[in-house]
Amino acid sequence: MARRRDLADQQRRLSAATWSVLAERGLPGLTLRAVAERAGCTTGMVLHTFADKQALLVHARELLHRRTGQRADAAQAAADSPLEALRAVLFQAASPTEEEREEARVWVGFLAAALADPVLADLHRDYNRRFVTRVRELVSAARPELGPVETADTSTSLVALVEGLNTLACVDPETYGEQAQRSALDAALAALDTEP
Amino acid sequence: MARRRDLADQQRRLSAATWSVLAERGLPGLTLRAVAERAGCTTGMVLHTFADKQALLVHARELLHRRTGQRADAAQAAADSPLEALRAVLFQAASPTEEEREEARVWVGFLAAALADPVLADLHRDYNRRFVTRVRELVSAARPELGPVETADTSTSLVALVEGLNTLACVDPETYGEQAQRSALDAALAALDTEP
DNA sequence: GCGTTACCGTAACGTACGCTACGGTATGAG
DNA sequence: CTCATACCGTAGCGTACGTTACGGTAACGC
Repeated sequence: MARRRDLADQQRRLSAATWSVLAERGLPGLTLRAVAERAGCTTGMVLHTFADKQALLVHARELLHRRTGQRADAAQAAADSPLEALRAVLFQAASPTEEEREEARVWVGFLAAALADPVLADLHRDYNRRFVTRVRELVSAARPELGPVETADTSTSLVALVEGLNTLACVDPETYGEQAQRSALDAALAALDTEP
Repeated sequence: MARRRDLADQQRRLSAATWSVLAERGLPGLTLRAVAERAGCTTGMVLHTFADKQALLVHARELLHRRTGQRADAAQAAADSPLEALRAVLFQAASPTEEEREEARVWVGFLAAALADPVLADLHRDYNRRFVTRVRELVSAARPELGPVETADTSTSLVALVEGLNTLACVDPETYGEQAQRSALDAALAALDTEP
């Protein structure tokens, strides 16, 4: 035998580098050379860790999904009531701070890549539906008196609102800053009380 | 003198080709050769009409803006009441049908390109703010009793919802079909009545 | 009808990409 | 200590990109 490597750690570091490059230079700037430079290695090492560029992309996409999922879990667990849990999950999914706005830019990059790549498109759709399901359960817990159709409609609406806030915060963080995002979400959640 | 060309027509045709390629092959597939092939000419002609690729992109971006603006004008003019005008403008800005979903994919492509291109980012932000202004005026006309802050907040929220519906319809038109979009917008507009 | 000239297609340039083949190197086993 | 081998850096392959230079071609003034 000879020297052994920590494959999982390499994958994590390379995915993080992918993410970083994607946030900084956008989708056109995402090259294997740029990722390697950011990770402090060479393209040879990158392609020994991942079979090809798409495998790297897919892994980075899954990393992003796990990251957002864990943050959502934490926000959900820290809340006192179902309604507050819903509010917390939605708010952290939007992009209030610069750190999350970076994530949002990465998200947009993957979204654009998914338009031309069926594999990434499947992942994106899958993750989105999982988020809708999570929100639906939170809505159901917060407002159990709602019927199933109303619950589903409310959930897709809330997810769409969060998605839009993310997207808009990417290009116009001045108009769509933390304050604007909070009041948008608060208004949507307030409507949950008065609507029926 | 020698043969004269219709510069404006060429620009229009090339922009349409740009748009078409962008919708079909996504941002990575948007090459000068692909645009030229779609437009039925050569790259030489493309670069005689536009100085470089970015000029072509900028012109196509402006074309898209004019297109959506005109459609919004038409929807607004055809409505009977201010509230219906607001509803019509928002609904057509979302992506109910396949034709508009193609536009939404182009939109996402430009959005991703804007993350790496300051010129396109400026355009995108500018156009977005113009749309927010349009919606704000419609909200003000539909609900004149609202204060300026509430009007502004409502407008940014509605725009974010539309933007989110567009984005999500790109990758998951099954979940975010015409029906889901309509009920999401109707719910948001119904909240306009009951909220204050 | 003829020359001039604006126009556009052709071809190729340099560059950067994804990817691969190979050789050097460090590290664990004996 | 030594050898074998898993690992990764180096170099370069083929390809496709944006861009440019130039020559052929078609149309307008006279």
